Amino acid sequence: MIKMYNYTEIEKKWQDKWDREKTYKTIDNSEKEKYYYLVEFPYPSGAGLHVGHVRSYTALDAMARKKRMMGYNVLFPMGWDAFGAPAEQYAIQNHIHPSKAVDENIKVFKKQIKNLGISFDWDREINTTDPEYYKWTQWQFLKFFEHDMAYKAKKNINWCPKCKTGLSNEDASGGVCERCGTKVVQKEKEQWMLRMSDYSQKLLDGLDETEFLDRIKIAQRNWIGKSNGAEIDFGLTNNQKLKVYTTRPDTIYGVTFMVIAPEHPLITNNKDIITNIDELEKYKKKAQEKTEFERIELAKDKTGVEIKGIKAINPLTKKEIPIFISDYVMMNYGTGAIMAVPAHDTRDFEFAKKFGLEIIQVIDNGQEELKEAYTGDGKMINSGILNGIETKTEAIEKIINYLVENKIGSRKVNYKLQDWIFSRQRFWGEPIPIINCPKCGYVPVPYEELPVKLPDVAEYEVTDNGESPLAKISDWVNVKCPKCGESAKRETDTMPNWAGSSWYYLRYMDPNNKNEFASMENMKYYGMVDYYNGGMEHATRHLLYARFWHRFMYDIGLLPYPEPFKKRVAHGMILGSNGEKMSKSKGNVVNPDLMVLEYGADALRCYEMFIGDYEKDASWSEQGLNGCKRFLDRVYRIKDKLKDIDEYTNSLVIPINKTIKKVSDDIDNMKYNTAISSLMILLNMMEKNNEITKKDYRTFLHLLNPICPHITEELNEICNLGEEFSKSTWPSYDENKLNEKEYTIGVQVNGKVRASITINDDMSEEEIKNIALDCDNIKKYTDNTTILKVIVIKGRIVNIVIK
RNA sequence: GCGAGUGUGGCGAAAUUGGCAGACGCACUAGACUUAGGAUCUAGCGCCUUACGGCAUGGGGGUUCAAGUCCCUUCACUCGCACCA
Repeated sequence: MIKMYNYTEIEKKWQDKWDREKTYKTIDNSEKEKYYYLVEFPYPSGAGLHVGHVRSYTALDAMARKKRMMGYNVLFPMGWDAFGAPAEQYAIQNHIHPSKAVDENIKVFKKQIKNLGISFDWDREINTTDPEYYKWTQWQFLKFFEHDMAYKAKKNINWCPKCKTGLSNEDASGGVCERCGTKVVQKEKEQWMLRMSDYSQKLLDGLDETEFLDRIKIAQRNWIGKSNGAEIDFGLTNNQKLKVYTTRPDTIYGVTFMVIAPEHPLITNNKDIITNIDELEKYKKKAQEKTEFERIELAKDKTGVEIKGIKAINPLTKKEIPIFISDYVMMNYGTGAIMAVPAHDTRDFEFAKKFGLEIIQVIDNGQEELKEAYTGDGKMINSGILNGIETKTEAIEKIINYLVENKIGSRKVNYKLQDWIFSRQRFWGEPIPIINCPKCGYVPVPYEELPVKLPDVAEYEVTDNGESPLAKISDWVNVKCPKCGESAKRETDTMPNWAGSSWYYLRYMDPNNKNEFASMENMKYYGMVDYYNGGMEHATRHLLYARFWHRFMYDIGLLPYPEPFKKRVAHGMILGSNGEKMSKSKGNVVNPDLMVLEYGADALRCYEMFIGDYEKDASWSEQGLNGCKRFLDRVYRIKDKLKDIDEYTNSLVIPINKTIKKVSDDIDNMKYNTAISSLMILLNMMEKNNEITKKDYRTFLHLLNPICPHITEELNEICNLGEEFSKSTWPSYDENKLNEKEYTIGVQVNGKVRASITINDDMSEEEIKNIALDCDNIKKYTDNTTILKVIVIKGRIVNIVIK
């Protein structure tokens, strides 16, 4: 019978030991240098852990384990981001408090993660729905409020008719509700907002202080969407002004009409002189009802209505031009109004064609008539003071100076980033700690009264008028105003899901602090998160919110450094074996518990690290997992060849040194697949020998330990090889023992490999050349030809060029 | 449309950054051991060819003694953003 190792018993034994001895507990403010690994904390869903979680947790676990062995004080914590719609949905259906479902799910998740042997410091576990935690989320909200960074505004907001709640732009991207996929409509509502747009430039600049992956930085920059341009005042025939924003003030002589957003106040302000107000109102109403899908469809076909009774005046040409409303101009960007330059803007061109408007070319592209908008560079024509200028930047500079001098306009930077809609009309979120007093207005709940706890109620359904379920709980809602003592009402909106996750990495530094969200001392010691791993889906939203939150708190002196995360990496998804995203409906979900049961945690960890490029998606393959299991079986079996010698086997000195270097570098660079492959190669070599030494084996196991911690600790113990890996120092390699003295290289003739030769490290290029030319295989090709050149690259290749 | 990325055997992938393409693993084939294991061992395994050899990194071109890697061009797919003025 072939021996296989009893992974179930072994893994349990070590996990219990680590738990009992708190092997991975991080000591605050230790003498050692700190290193902070953070992996996004999960939403503890009822579905349990996903094999995708296993991938990222294992990856960071391997790095953390290695880093500890390298002498760092590693902070590697875990917690639960447990506010959210699913728990609430579950509560609505089953009439139990969401916290109950959350507690159950957390238990399952925690057990599952422990079964994987991830070296989290469980003494730092946090839960965003714990009042002791959200007390501080509320506390921080009050700081925003105190500094006028939180305000309530009547806003046209994204509204999900199914969830009956307001959504931030980020949550409603694509025009559908992030949670349920329902089409989002616009609704005017009073909402709490955070002034995130004030931080646009800081959030942009801060990226330079980070080492995020380029694609993540780019995603953030796009989202912030900075553009340089100018604001220009156009005169109106009623002597008022219309302010527009443009990035191309140089094309101002080509303006032949104006377009404003359907909601632009110009219309309501001039009701009496506009003659077609009904038509305009009708268009506005229709535009608001449009779904995102229709808007994209109709983008090809511009619509709009001309405003009758009022015209604009081009401040440079003094020409009167028509004003239109159209939904391709949006109220929430720039000034809600544009100057249309059909000759040089694609959208304006389409609009002009549709409505038969004049097109004046002001940038020469060598063509008589334009078939489409010309957006390239060229010499200015038909442009008064700009005529003859060759470059865009020069023209823009000149015109802006002119506008400023004549007080018609100004330089202006715009950002796409909007303020953060911070209200949700849901039960299962942090209550916004504000009291609405008829006399005093919005009054913050006094700090000492925090947390404002969620009440126990029976009904979690949103009310039909779109109020949070909290609004129905009168003894919770009705309070005395902390300021004047009169009757007042609590705010019933709750915070969005992103609130608790905007600062959780700080709480890990000091999770049990009763007096502060985290002490300054601890925050100074732990500093920035060194390595932050999470999904690409959070590259804009969560990351931007957390950075904003952090920078604000830094600005008001609550934090010791301005950026929260140094490095941000993103894992690829684990797809089903059919290459599609795992989902219940497709029946391709893999349950990690079953895999642990059948193959063991170490095999599962090993496989998920071996599966391919960490940042790329990968399809699940149980056969691949079995391959890793076989590898571990061989690792276990080879102990029978062990001899009590405390030196490396001679023939293995160089391979082992090389492997130490390879595995060390690869783990640091998240190249686990090649780390494992080099260990497999080393194992194959050890298997070919009749015996292996204790030192061979110990080093091999040590290198495998970060990825497969249980089996390696077990073998180390039963073979009596040395102290526990978790307490020992990471192996080092000898720089002089990385390369064989003798090795073979290829010999090419005209770039084609024709022979290989064994050469010695000490040989000169001349010697190598002679050996190469002396090969029988090579002579075959070189005889009766002229040798033009022989290229010798030491340690690589010889190439003989013949004619 | 704009931005980012990917393309290498039957499959997942390697390739010290311009130097022997396909390491390692999966699957497969043959054999050994055994008789029922989802086991283990040994050998083979890019394509064409009996062979010598030729052809191969999405396609086409280029630079170079030498290209998966650099340049130009083209195709395909994936992911972001999307009427942002």
